[in-house]
Amino acid sequence: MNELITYFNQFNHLSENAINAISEISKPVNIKKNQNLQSIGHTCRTIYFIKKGVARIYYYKEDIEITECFAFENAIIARVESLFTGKPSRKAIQMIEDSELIAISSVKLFDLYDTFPEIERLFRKIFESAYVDTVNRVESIQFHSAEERYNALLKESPNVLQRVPLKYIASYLGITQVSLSRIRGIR
Amino acid sequence: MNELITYFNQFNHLSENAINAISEISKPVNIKKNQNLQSIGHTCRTIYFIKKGVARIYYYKEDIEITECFAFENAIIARVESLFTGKPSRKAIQMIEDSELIAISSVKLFDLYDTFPEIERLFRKIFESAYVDTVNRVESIQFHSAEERYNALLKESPNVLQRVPLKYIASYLGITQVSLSRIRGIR
DNA sequence: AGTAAAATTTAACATAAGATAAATAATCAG
DNA sequence: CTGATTATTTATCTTATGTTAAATTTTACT
Repeated sequence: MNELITYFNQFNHLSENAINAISEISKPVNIKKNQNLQSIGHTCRTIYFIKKGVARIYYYKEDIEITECFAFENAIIARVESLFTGKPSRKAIQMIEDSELIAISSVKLFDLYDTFPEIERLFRKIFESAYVDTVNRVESIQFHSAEERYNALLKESPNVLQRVPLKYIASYLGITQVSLSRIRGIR
Repeated sequence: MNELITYFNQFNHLSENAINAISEISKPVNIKKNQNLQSIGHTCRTIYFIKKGVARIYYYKEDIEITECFAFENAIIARVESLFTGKPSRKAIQMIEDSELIAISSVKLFDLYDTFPEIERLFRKIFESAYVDTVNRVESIQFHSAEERYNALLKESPNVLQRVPLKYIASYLGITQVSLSRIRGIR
């Protein structure tokens, strides 16, 4: 749990009681490379913290697979459009490497919000931050060329190339594998 | 304040005390057509509720003006990437019609969170919902053609064409005015 | 190690959208 | 109401990215 507590402290400091309460609704999960952590069609009821490994959220548009985002160590991952609406998700979460995660039951977590306003505050801040990232992503996708986006991704996550197949990166950037290969070929 | 309370109740019911506390930090604002409500370079410290009118958030990419989003009646608008980070915003908010708004001081609002967990919860839910909208917007921009996005916008906000100049709609869709005109010309 | 499968690149051609400029239509100020 | 300004459309040409297919490289499995 240490990594998780360090992660939490970036957003909001928790009392020992609050930490214990979260510990009780969390459990370790290990997943092999390429396995799905959560599958399409199920409602998201778990928030994951990545201790080790790389995750991606993906979905299908007319049988073409599209990667929505990646997440690396010391980050949280969840399909928020399902988590916050209670509707089944059209998306899946897959681990790209052998991974170690901490699974936090979102149902139990949301119950804790009543007893621990500090926990509600913590997750409010975590998701506010994720919201800001998503607003910035809109800007990035909408108004930068594919090449600019590729370079921005490399700058932001320099090791993404070593850890993530290019086919996933291509759809994350909103282009085809062929286009990405062409962009990479230029230099 | 009635419209605002109705809006709040969609997310979280508030006690009378909480409503009064929010009333005290809110004030009406009237803005003429085409005036900026908030300008580029300032840190966002106000959350607006639109009673009447249409707003857009816009910014510049290399002296080309880009519309990030629109907001209509009975919605909240704020430059969240500044609101949640405390950094100056590169974006402005402009009212596209003569408008009536309620301005809520975000600094005072965030102070209220300590006294009224129900207010913190309310805004947590409001911004979670906005976050989900933004996640869906990423999907819309990234994996639908300009024409699909135009049709989706019309379906979602059928009166947008009557109220918003096409040049704003074009950059919102991530295309040029010329392209939009071409798409519209097809039918 | 050797083979099959998967990932990536390359090539050739097609298409959607960008850029620029000019024409037309709509709006606004006096 | 009229001229000036702004918004929108149309036209032409250019370019980035898509599509399909094949070639090559890498990875995974026995």
